[in-house]
This record gives sequence, structure tokens and C-alpha cells, in this order.
Amino acid sequence: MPELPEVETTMNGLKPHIEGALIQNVVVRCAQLRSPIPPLQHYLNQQHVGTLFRRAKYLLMPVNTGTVIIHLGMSGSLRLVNKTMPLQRHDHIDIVFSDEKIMRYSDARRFGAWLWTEHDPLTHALLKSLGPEPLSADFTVDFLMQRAKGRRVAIKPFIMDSKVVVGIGNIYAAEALFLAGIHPLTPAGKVTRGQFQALVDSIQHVLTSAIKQGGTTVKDFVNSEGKPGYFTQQLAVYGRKGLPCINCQLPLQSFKLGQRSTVYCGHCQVLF
DNA sequence: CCCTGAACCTGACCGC
DNA sequence: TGCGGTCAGGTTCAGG
Repeated sequence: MPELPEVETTMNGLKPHIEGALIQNVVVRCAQLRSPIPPLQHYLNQQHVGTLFRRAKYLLMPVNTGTVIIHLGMSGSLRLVNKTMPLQRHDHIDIVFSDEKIMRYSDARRFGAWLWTEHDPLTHALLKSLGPEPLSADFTVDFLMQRAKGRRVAIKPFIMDSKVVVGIGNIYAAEALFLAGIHPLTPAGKVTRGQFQALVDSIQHVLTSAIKQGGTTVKDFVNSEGKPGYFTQQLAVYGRKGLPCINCQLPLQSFKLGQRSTVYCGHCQVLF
């Protein structure tokens, strides 16, 4: 489900409520997500939550003795609820705080992950090889050009590759390429400096706009209060196959690229 | 190192 | 109403 803006939205919603809070109990109702769930009760009971942070689409929740690494996968959500909220079918994990508030993790498809580390989470196997944050100063045209040099892979899967740059999934990849006027099939190594500059700008613009709007809700994304995101209304291409391009009015086209549906404008995004 | 395709799992939706 | 097929926002891994 969530791409970077959705994880950021979730984290910002949780921060004021759980940072500093005392964990009173942990309930795990599911043995395994993407991988087995560690004995969280053992690690977290009676611990105070530290400062939440995000790396790529991972939400990191430190306590005194280590850090919980959370990934929402395709269908995961974290919501703050109280104990009267009835359990739904896919509510897999509850973190119960001493004020009786509950942070509840729900994930129908179970592609998400909850991991525990006692070391610097950024050195964890899943995080250590990640590319730069797209909204950081490390994400530059020079960096992209160097990584793309000689690569024949299409630009769309290239910018969705977390070893190149993190946080860009299928929705925002399509949006950014449209805004930059780049055809999704353009070989990464053939993208010009000017196009990369437009791409860096469009990626940062689309991500910051989405964060401001509270994320994008395509199917079922909800924030920590259970509310949807509002960036959906501003999507230019994603989910608009066959509808008129907002620039040229011609119908948007769609095809599969690396198992992902890819919507683009055949007139505004030309393959050279 | 590069690239492609399959895999993990459930639910919603569409057409018959 | 039921059934089969298709699609879905992510990531890892195997194999060529």
C-alpha cells in the first residue's frame, strides 16, 4: 500500500501520541508477516518509546534496549485506537500503552514486516544497502547520472529500485515521469542530464505535495486516525487509463512493465 | 554486476 | 448467488 508519503503521514500522526509513552502490553495474533514476528512482548514490555523516525518506507520505533523496524508492505496500516474498538479480521499486532491507548497494526495481505534489532537499525541487512532519501540533499542529478550510466533498464523500474533511491513506488513513479515528460520505457542510461534534472524536481514535488495532502488513498490507505489521504484527487496519470491527459486531452495509455501497470501519455511522454 | 520473473497472501471487482 | 479470472500501492530471491 504505502509509499514514502503514506509512511511519513502515518509516522507524523503517531508521534505526538506515542513518543515517551510507556508500553504496558503487546499482543501478537499472527505468527508471521513477510517473516516471523519476533517475541515483541519480551522486548517491549515496560519500555518507553523514543523518537520515531523513517528510513525509506521503514518506520523505526526505538526503545531503550533496541529498535522495532516496521514495514507496512502493500496493505498494512497503523492506527491509534482505544480498547473499545472491536477487533477486525486482520488486526495482527497491538501495542498497548499505559494510558490504555493502543497502536494497532492491520495487514490483510501480510506483506509487511515487524523486526527487532539491538543495533543501529540503519546497519540492519534490510536497510544498509538502501539508496538516498529522495527529499535529502544526497539525491542529486549527478548521483542519478552516475548510477544510470550504462544501464539499459527502463527508467521507471530504475527509480523504483530502492538501491537507487528509496520511497518511490508505482504511483509516484508514474506521476513523476509524467510531470518530467519522460517515457517510462526510456533506458536509464539514455536519460539526459536535463531530463534527470526534471525528474529530480518532479519526484520531490510529487512526494512533498502528497505528504502535505496526507498521502494517497487508492484502495484502503488510512492514516493513524483511520482517515484517508487526499492526494488521490491530484493524480495526473495513475489510475486514469483511457481518461484525457491533463495537458493534451488525448487518452492516457497503459501497459505492463515489470509486472506493474504503467499509465502514461503517449503524446507528452515520447520515447526517443 | 545486470536483468527478468516468480514468490509471499488476501480481498475487491468484473463478467458470465 | 456463485465461480473463475484479473488486479492491487512492496520487496526479496533465484537463476540466466
